Amino acid sequence: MANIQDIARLAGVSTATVSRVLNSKKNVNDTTRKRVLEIMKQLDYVPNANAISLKKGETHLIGIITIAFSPIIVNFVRAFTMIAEKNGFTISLFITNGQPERELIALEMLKRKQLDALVCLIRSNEWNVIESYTHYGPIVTWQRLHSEKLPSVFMDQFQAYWNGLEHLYNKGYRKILSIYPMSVGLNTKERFRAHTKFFKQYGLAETNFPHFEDKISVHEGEEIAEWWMQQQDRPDAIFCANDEVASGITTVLRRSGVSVPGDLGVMGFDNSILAHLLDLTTIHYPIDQQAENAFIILQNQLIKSNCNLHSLEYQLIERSST
Amino acid sequence: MANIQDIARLAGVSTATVSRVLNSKKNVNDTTRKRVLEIMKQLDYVPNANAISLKKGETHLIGIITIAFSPIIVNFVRAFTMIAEKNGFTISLFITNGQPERELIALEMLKRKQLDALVCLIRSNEWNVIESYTHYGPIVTWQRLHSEKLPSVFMDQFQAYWNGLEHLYNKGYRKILSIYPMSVGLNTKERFRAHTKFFKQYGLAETNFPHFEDKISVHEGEEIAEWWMQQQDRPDAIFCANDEVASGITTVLRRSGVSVPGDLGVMGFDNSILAHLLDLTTIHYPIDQQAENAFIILQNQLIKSNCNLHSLEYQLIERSST
DNA sequence: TTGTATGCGTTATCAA
DNA sequence: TTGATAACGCATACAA
Repeated sequence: MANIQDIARLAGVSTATVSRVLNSKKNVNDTTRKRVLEIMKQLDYVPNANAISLKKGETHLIGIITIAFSPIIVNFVRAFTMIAEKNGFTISLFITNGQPERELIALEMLKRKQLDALVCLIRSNEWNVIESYTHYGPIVTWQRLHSEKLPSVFMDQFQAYWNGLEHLYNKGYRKILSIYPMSVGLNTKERFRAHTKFFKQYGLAETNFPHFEDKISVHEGEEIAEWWMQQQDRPDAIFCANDEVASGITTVLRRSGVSVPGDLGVMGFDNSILAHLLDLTTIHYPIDQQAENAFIILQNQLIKSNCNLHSLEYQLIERSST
Repeated sequence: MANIQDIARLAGVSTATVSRVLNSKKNVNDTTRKRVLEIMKQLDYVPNANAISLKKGETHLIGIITIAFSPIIVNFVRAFTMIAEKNGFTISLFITNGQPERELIALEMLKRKQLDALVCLIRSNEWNVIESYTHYGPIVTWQRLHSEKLPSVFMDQFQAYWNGLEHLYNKGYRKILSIYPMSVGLNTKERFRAHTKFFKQYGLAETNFPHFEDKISVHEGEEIAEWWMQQQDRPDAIFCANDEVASGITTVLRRSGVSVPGDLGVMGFDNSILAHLLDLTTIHYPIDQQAENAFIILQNQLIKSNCNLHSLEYQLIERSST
């Protein structure tokens, strides 16, 4: 495989000149440039990316860390990949499955300069661990966090959740059950806070239902539907952790002849393709723009630019499940 | 940022020794090793991955090319990422959106040695273009292809499609409409061949329905449902390109009071989460094992090993849509 | 067990 | 407009 020296030798110039041609600098004679390019073509010359990375200290590679692949995550990854590619970056994917050591692989790659930056969608290590790696390169998160070092494209879910509850209330539901996502997440905390405050403010009776947490899959939704059918004292509405759970609940119940929204109101979160398919009321948020913001933040740090971020807003999508 | 020379100087040894410690070679004195490690810790030494890649000519990075993110692709990516990580590789994702130039980014990275290998799930360039890059590193494909240079984990869909048609036939359906995926793909060719041969062999009357091709999304399924409802002379069963299309059709029809499978039999393909949710009859194939095979093939070429592949089999999953 | 020296393929500084 | 040469950070063949 030919390198820059081979080219230089055959073209009768120095490696410096070849390098100039390679990087399309203007200070090189036109005929020289042509000769060099000619030789390059003859030898099927290919620049070695690793040598360039070593020299320049950048790889144009950004890592994305996630715990798993839900539809909403897929959307984020898609949007982020698009804008990253448009700006000359490629992305590398790390699915941690919740194992801290897998996340450390990504963090270490940042440290070792194999990655220019990192997006942490759903973390597996403690925040302070992740934060300590910002020393080696910019990291942006999707989860909520107040940190100088770790910027976030998080959207506070309190108000959105409150609006969802209000919607259910206005539809006449009074025995509302909330299903929460990951217990470690701050989203869960905010939703719980909204739920509690809402119940107090609207004078709703406290329910005796179990506390559902860490429920995020279709399958878990299906189990909750089974649970619901076995109860005497049932919720009349369920505000789900996400659309997957809502989908699981809705399909099992409808299949059993239970009317959604008649017997039970079901509300999702995320506005994924599942909510569209099953016609579920849900909460939409601009994931594409969050992804773009994530990239812009990293880009700003990487090249010390200062582009503006998109502003973000929730939106309640009313469909037939409530 | 400290490098190997700083360590060497402070530890009073040569860079060679430091390198030996770094790579845990045994031929180094225990006390020397300890001293070196101590210094490393003091300076928070981090090996530079790019230097290593340059020196060794490998990055332990494998690219995955896809045109988009369907559930089945997500499954492949997930499975592949898992086994790759287990073997010390990380993966980099390229979503081409069907644009050949985006695919070329990945191929060029292979050429430039930033990628050790490539998995091409759904191509955007002509096969001969992709094939020409096998010169620079191993590439494995998911789509069907007979090539010495481009191994494939493809499963011939003729028999599977035939079985699906037989299932519909046995259920009493006679006016079967086939919806095909990408027109450029060989899967479409094989399915079409199965469909044609099946109709002839079972003496089924040729239908006058339009030819549906390139239909792969939920939304396109929804449109087909609208089309179906407007027809006088209708198919009594639809064999869909994938579960997304089947989902779109089924939900729109059921919402309009059409009975699936009573008025129309619907059959999916892929056995994705959507088929599970909507209880669709579909064709299952072992995507996880295909992913593992893809990795094993690459690994075999990369380190000249010779691991055996999983054997692969289709399976018809009967559910309530037929 | 350790050290010396060289190469991996570029970029960039400086001088010419 | 060009060239010589020193980095970039590490691995390794060879000598000691």
